[in-house]
Amino acid sequence: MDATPEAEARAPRRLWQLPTWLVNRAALQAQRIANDTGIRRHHYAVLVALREQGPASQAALGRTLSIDRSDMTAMLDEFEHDGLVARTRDEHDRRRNLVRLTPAGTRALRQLDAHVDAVQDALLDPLSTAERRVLARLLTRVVEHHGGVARHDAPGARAPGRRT
Amino acid sequence: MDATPEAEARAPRRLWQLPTWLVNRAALQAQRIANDTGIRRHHYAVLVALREQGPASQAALGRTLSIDRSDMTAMLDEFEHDGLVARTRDEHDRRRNLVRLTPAGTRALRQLDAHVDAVQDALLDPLSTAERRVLARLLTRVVEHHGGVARHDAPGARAPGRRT
DNA sequence: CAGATCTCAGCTATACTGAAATGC
DNA sequence: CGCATTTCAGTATAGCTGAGATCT
Repeated sequence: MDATPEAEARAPRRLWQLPTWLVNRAALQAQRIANDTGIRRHHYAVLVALREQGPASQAALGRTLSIDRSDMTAMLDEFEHDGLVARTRDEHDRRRNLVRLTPAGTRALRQLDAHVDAVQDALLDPLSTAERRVLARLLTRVVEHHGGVARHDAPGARAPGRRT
Repeated sequence: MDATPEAEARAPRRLWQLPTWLVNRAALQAQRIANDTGIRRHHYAVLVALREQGPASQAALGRTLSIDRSDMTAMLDEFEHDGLVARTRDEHDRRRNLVRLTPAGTRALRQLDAHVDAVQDALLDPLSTAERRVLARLLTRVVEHHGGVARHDAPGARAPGRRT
């Protein structure tokens, strides 16, 4: 009769069959785990890119990481304020800011690395090593397939984005 | 004038090795595809839950779908305004709103179903049928493993206390 | 001039918190 | 009373747009 208190605790079957729903849930859970350790995805991504690829302009960073130019400006303001990166005018092209890691940024990144590795482990806890590889491979193929979907910068790209 | 305009178009290797990054990218791409067809994840989920599980209170819907009580209120306001659901006071427990699909809501949902199926296909385009099954199975295990992580409502339900 | 870069103001969606009003 | 439900106000991250100033 009246709903038992926990009777509806499970999401509808239809949703569990939808890859888009599963992948969204998983991403949410990943983000929750990461947030609990104080990690912000964008922040980590920018620091990693600077370490691996060296100094870069803000626009290049944005293209590399699919981060909007606007968000990039705000994020680097923070980083600069905290002394993790330095922005200098690129003398070869004075429109650009050359962004580079400071020693403090490098140290902060090294600490984040360990946390990030721990988050991976927490997320994939129920999977074996082999299963993790399979999952990574499949996700990589999906992501690469849609990799060109850069809406942020590319001129001419327009979205419907309708409201009702 | 730097030799290769697209030289840095690829994200750092470290990020491609992180399941959390892959799953986030994939979720983003899924959402972009869905948004381009005018689908909102929460909206679809609520309608599906009402169809599969019948009328429910807002709180029950929220628990079922991991949607916050606050967002639920706003969403149902819209739905009610558009005539897709009806809210009536539950006479057995007058704190509750009984939410149910209207015929118009049922019709709208049927149309969404087709779009949602198309989105799944678009997202998983690069994968074979067998690979899609494997991906779904692995993601399901991950999501179920962290399933208890309902932060939103549950009074005592703290889940595997991940907090700091 | 066209086009790229950076910055700023502002928008939407999503996730989440605190608290008040009402009812059990 | 404690507790649940709904609603409202507000916060934070993320993704995104438009426009202006500056520079190639």
